[in-house]
Parts: sequence; C-alpha cells; structure tokens
Amino acid sequence: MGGVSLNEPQREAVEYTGGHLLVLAGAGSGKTRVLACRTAHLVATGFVEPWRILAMTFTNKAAAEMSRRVASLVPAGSGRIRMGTFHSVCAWILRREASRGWWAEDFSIYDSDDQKALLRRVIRDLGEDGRVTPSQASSWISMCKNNLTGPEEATDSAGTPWEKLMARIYISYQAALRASVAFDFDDLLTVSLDLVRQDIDIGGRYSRMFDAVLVDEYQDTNLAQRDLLLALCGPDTQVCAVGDDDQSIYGWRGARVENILRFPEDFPGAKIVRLEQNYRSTSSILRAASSLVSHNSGRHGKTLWSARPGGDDVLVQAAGSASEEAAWTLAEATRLHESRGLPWSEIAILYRTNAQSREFETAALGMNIPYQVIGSLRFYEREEIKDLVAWLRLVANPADRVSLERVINKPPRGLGERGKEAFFEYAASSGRDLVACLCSASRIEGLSRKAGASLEHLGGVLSEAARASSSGSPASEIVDRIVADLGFLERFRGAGPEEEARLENVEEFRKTALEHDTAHPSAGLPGFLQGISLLTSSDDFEQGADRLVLMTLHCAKGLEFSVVFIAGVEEGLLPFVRPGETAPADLEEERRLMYVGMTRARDLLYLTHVPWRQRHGTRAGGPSRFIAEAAEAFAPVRSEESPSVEPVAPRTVYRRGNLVHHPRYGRGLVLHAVRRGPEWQLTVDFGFDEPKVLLTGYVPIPVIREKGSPGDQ
DNA sequence: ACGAAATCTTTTTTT
DNA sequence: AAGATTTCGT
Repeated sequence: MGGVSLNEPQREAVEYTGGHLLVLAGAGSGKTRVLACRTAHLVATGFVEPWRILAMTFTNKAAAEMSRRVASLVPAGSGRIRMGTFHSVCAWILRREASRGWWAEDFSIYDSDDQKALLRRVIRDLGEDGRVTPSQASSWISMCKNNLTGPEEATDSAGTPWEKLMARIYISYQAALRASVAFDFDDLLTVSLDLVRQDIDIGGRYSRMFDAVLVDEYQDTNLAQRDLLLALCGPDTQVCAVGDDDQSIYGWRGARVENILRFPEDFPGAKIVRLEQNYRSTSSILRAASSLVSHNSGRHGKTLWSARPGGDDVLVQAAGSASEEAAWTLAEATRLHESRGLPWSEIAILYRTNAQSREFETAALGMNIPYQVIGSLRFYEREEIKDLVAWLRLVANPADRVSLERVINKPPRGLGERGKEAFFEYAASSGRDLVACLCSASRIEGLSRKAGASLEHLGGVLSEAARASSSGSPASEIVDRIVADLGFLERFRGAGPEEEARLENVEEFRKTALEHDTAHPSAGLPGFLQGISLLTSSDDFEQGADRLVLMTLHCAKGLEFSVVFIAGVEEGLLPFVRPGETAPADLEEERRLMYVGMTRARDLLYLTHVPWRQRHGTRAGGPSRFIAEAAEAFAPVRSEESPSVEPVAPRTVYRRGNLVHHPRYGRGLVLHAVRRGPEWQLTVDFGFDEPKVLLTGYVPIPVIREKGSPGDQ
C-alpha cells in the first residue's frame, strides 16, 4: 500500500491471498493496522468486492476505526464492507431472516438487567422463589448457551435436583423470551447459528455471501462464534483471524482460547504469520510485561521485542490507603500533564473492579482534573433512560412484556399488584399483543375505572407512535412524541440536582437519537434501538477528549496510552479472589489481564498498591505476586516506599472484657477475641438471646472501655 | 395504592 | 457498605 510502511511479517499478512490466514499478533504489534491494510488491500487489488467482505471486531468502536482506516486507504467502496461485532452481525442476520423464524423483524434485545427481571418473574411463576436468585439462573443459562446446550438437552442431562431446577427455569425462560419476541445477548449468537445450520437454504446463502471474512480478537471468541464463523464460510471463502493467546481475558464468559489453537484444523491449509515486533512500548515496559506472562504455562509462546530503548519506565508505588493511592496517582498524573505537556487523554488509570473508580473520581473532582469513567454506570443503564427505552421498545415491539412491566405503573397510575396481574392474564388469554390489550383495558375485569382509563391512554399513545414509526418517522420524532404524549418529564419536575441531571440525560438521549437519524436516515426507530442495545462499554470512550481516562483492565483491551497507572495491584484484587474463596478462579487469566494492562503503556507504566483496602467487608492484602513476577527478569523496576506520613491505621487490640460499641447493635461486652489474619473475630454479648460473632473490618467497632479500667463492674 | 422503613442480598470482569 | 426488595403503616 502506498505510503504505509509495513515490516516483513506485516506485509505478508496484508498481502497473502492464498487461503486462510491466522495472524498471531503480540501486544502492540500493529494488528489493527494490519487488519485495516489487509482489508484495503483486498479491495484495492480488486481481489474481492467490498460488499463481499465481512469484518468482525470486538467492539463497535473498533469496527468504526477500521472503517475509517480503510476509507483513508481506499476511498472508494469501503462503505459497503459489512462490519460490526459478532453480536451486531447476528442481529443483522436475525432481522433479515425474521420471516423464516418465529420472531418479528423488530425483536427486542434484552440486556442483563432485562434478563434478570424476566428471570425473576419466571422463577416466581414456577413457585421457586427463594431457592434461586435471578443472577444464579442467568449465569447458569448463559453457560449453557455458551456451550450450545439448548433447554431440552439441558433437561436431559440434568442430574442433580439443582440442575433439574435450573433446566426447568431455562425452559420457561426461553418460552418467556419468545412470548416477548425478544433475544438475550447469547441468543443472538445461538439462534443465528441454529438458523444458518438448520435451514440449508439460508446457510447456503450466507456461506456464499462473503469471499473474505476477517475476525479480530479471535482468542476471545466462544464456541458459538467459532461455529458461526465456520457456518458463514463456503468453500471459496478466505478467513483471516487475528489474535493473541496471551491476551485472552474473557474465559469467564465462555471464550475459548482453544479456538485460536485449533484454527489450522478448522480452516485447513491456513497460513500462520507471527507479528513479534512491538511498536508501542519501551523495551523495559515490554520486558516487565513479558516476564510476567512467561509465568503462564500452556502458551503459544512468542518472543515480543521492542526497538524502542527505555530504562526507567516501570515504577512501583506503595501507598498508605486507597485514598492516598488516588491522591498520589493524580498528583503524579498532573505532574506529567504539566511537565511533559501530555494531554489528559494520554493518561489512563486502570483497575480490576469498577468500584475502584470512586476514589479516583473523588480525588479528580477535588483537584479539578477533567476525567472520563468508562463503563461503570453506563449511560443507557440509567433509570430514566431505561424507562424511556422501554417505551420505545414497546412502540417497535408491542409484545415486549419486560418493557411494559418496567414502566406500566411508572409514574403510579393506580395499578397495584393485582391490577397488573389482571392485565397480563387478560393479555395472555386474549392472544393479542400487549399494546392492543392496553387499548381495550377498560374492558378488563378487576381493574379500577381509573386504572383502565389510564392504560387505554397509554395504549393510544403507543399505537399512534407505532403507526408513525412504521410509516417511516425518524427515531428522534418518536422519542419527542413519547416524551411529550406521556408527560415523561413530569416525574422529574422537582428542582433537585438529581432531577436536573435526569432531565439532562433525557435531553442527551434526544440528541443521540437525532444524530442517529442523520447518520442512518432510513434506520428509523427499530434501527436506533438495535444500535443502542448492542453498544459496548468501550464505545463511550472519547479518544480525542482531553480528559483523564478511568476504566477497568478489561475495557482497556485494544487501546493504548502514553502513561498507564495500574491501581490496586494487590493479592486478592489482582489476581482477583472471590470473597469466601481462597484462590483465584483462574490465575493465568488474571495474569493475562495484568499483561494486557501493562502493554497498554507506551512510555511510562506505574503499578500501585496499598496494604489494605475496604472491599465490601473483606480486605485484600499485600503487593500482588504479579509485581515480583514482572520485576524478576531485570532490574529497572524501582520500588519506592510510600512518602505518606500517615502510617497504616493503628490496630485496635481487643480483649475479653472490653466494652465495645457497634453502630448497629450498640454497646456490648466482648466474651471472646481471636485474631484472624489482620482482623479480629469477636464474640460479643449485646444483651440479645445469643451472643453475636462479628468480624472486624466491616464497620468500626471502637473499644469504649478497657477491661479493668475505672468504672468497670 | 403508595411511600417509608426494615430487611435482605450481594459483592469481577461484559456482549 | 450499598442497593434492591419486602413489609408495614397510612
């Protein structure tokens, strides 16, 4: 490609057209560039027509980025390349093939909240309240779907009573989804797969549709995605997969690293190209990262090297507490921002859990540092936005029960539990869709006159909006209409700061709809809804914004920054150990996660840790083994003691006979005190029937009076 | 039927 | 420690 310089293996990966191709691309080895250049090359040489290329990326942003790069390389025709995430490609297939399945074109896509709401109802209807929580059921079902186990098969193979119960829930859940004309995330993949596999017609059509299929982040695909890839390929399709087994971090949601290892069997004759030169990081950062990941066994094994010199670029910093960690990090970031003239957006703070963002936000707010938090409280997960989306979904899909249940009595319109029940029973027996039933709600027995009338009003608003939508009104018009006709904003008319924020969010949402209409004039409301349901959390990362970046290590995949801080590099947190368990579920995956984080840094990398941390009661402890593993192979990792004056909070010593105060139980007498690690296990008599056994570390339990001190009885 | 208070759960990562 | 859910009082 003119003007683009590629090294030898990169060029090979870009230009090879002799068959399937697997690119094993180490961190920072320019794989995104290779993927974009390869796509551009296929088009530019006339080897493949652009519309016969399918490119699947891990996030929508990656797809947009690739599209942009291809467009800059080959201005003509890049627009017609089919690109997106696996999930969005599946949604596209399911829409196109709606007439061949039980679903309608405008099906709803349920996120994990919707999924849990639906499961809660399913579990209740089965009379299994209390035995199972919706999240337990949800993860069990998701596991099944990831392994391509359908409800019938799950029922057949269920052995224990627990499995039998789960299988029953699974069956009812699928039926409920179907009744609502909805798919959950996993269904998008599995139903598409079933469709192309079972219908020879459809399968053949798709396998003939593309001459070239490109897949990014192949190490994070699951069984369904791999099978789907196989199904989408005909005898003449060339597949190019790019990935790095060292960066596989989604095993917990069913990703199979083996996919990358068995690519040569799945796609016979595949050529393998390795990209081992890292262009991103200084060599000391890369050495530290490589040293860390070399502690994993079962790797493909590769030797990443960097031509960039570098000495002192990895720094380990101990801080006295989580808030000091935040203060130190932000002070250091400010120093770099000012002394090096580094834009804020080139500095990222990465952490294992979303909850860790808080300390940093507080500190940044206090220091007046602009920042963006990616992924924790997603815009579309905010209550008012979810409510509005629920209304919109009902316009597009009048069978969507989860959405109606969410908003039917919000704000209160005189409909209680039994009114709701009466309505949904009526709807089920009438065989008509929910919006149609709303329209004739006053005929339902067991509803108050007032409730019936207000439901009919809702029905009217929804069906009119639906009429407008199906005659081609843009999404933003429907949004405005719903907001106006339902008096949606009235709920937030109070003058508090929270209400104001909610109004702003709604306004922001309107703008998004408007932008969507401009970008996709013919998509309409259904297209808009589908787009926002499939947004990924890294999609709201603004690259250009001059704001410090806060996000989880998972979110950071595929990104790079000049300076990276990894916070909370402590045993128990990174590697993460679930409370109540003694070992990480998958130590090697945790190590890869750390590796991904470290390799995001171009110039400087900081690892920080604190001696203790309050984490929903349990405390993590001590610097992570990963620090030692990274530092092992070489010297330049520098460790500094905390400059903090304030030492770790002085330990209270408890003794039998102490009088203590508990914020909840009040005063009590210590009957028994044992050290349990850094904490104490206390048996305290608060004057209840039974003495309480408490663990310190949850809430402060000060000693009011020592044993034997004056006044002791 | 609704709001407030008490109780209970839930604690990783995300499409 | 925080949030969601249930129960209770009006």
